Amino acid sequence: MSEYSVNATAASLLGFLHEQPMAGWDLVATAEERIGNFWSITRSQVYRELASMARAGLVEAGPRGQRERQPYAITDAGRAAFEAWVLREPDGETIRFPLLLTVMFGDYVPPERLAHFLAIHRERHAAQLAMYEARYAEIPDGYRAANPFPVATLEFGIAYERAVLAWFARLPASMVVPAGGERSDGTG
Amino acid sequence: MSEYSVNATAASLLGFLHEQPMAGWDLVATAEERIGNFWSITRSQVYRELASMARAGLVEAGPRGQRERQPYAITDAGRAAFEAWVLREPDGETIRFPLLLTVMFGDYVPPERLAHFLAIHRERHAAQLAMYEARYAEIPDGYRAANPFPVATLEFGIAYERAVLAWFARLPASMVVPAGGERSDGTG
DNA sequence: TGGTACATGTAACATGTTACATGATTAG
DNA sequence: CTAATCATGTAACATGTTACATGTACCA
Repeated sequence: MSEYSVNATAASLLGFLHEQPMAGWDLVATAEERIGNFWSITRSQVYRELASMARAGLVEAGPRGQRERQPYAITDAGRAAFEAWVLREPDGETIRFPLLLTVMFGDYVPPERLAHFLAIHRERHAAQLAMYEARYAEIPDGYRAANPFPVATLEFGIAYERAVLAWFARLPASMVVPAGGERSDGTG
Repeated sequence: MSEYSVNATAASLLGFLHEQPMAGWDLVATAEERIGNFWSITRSQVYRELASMARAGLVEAGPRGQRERQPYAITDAGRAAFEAWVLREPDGETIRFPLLLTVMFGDYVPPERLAHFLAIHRERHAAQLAMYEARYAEIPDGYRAANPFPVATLEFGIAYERAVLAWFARLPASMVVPAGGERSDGTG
């Protein structure tokens, strides 16, 4: 009995389908909400993985609902494939940080422009952190003890964003406020 | 004059080729050393991008050297393509953190096993941090002022790894030392 | 002569992104 | 009736990974 080996994206969909049958649309929303922070997926991918997993017998399409809605339910084979995946030692993470490439090649970027990029991204990370912290603050009493896992991933997001912001804050002034540059927004 | 639009990986190669002509092999090593921390590339990709950029006229192959060594030099078109890339606003980063998926689906993982995974990864991050810090400690006086950019990217690595380790440290005890679990290495 | 590090490349595959095309249902 | 939201899907392309195949040069 050779097991169909799923990738992390497909496995995550199977993970969510443990809870209830869902259509691609819901899975996209669920994934975005629950793992979007450290695992991105696109709509196209979801539909493709679902079709592929259906062919492999890991999920089963149910009857169409409202608006062509196509629900999928996990099968026993799907549960087995998910288990095989979740018990494997996870790979190391991949980070691809284009801003850091730009910084590394900073010699080729006009100072005000680099400062502009840094300002934009710092702002974005500040917003992201605020979002996480708001979510964190809304965790009800008792939820935490019963659901340590999602809480831990949220805490990772917070730790990460704080580290990024601290990094921005410690950048040499020459990088964020170019000499003689009244403007650091790169415009003009 | 339509510019050939390069991706970040190809652009990085062009960035390194500004300094001197290099062969694929050197570029792999250079990239690993200078941007490997936040941007991974594989050998295959490098050779493919080089071939593709050569076709597009962004780089030019020189005469073969020792051991079939094939050096490439950047062209004016290459410099233009690089500049166009480096002046564009960088995309947001992508993080794909398989361990966090495993944590999120922790309900499906035996506690000792999850603790084992966490221990392995914590160890790995500790080693990575030690490596960065060693590199950081070896930065000579005066280097920093003249080369703020690579220093900043190294500082990012340090900030990131510290945040990850702090996150590990704050994980609930139940996750890293499962109840009744003398062993947290997942063996046995 | 045998192992290691150097060096290039292809083929096949897996994964991820963007653009496009279509249609249903609901709210105003 | 019309705009927004819900919902699915394909096609084309871009990017990234793994496995394979080949050969050079040095050193012990």
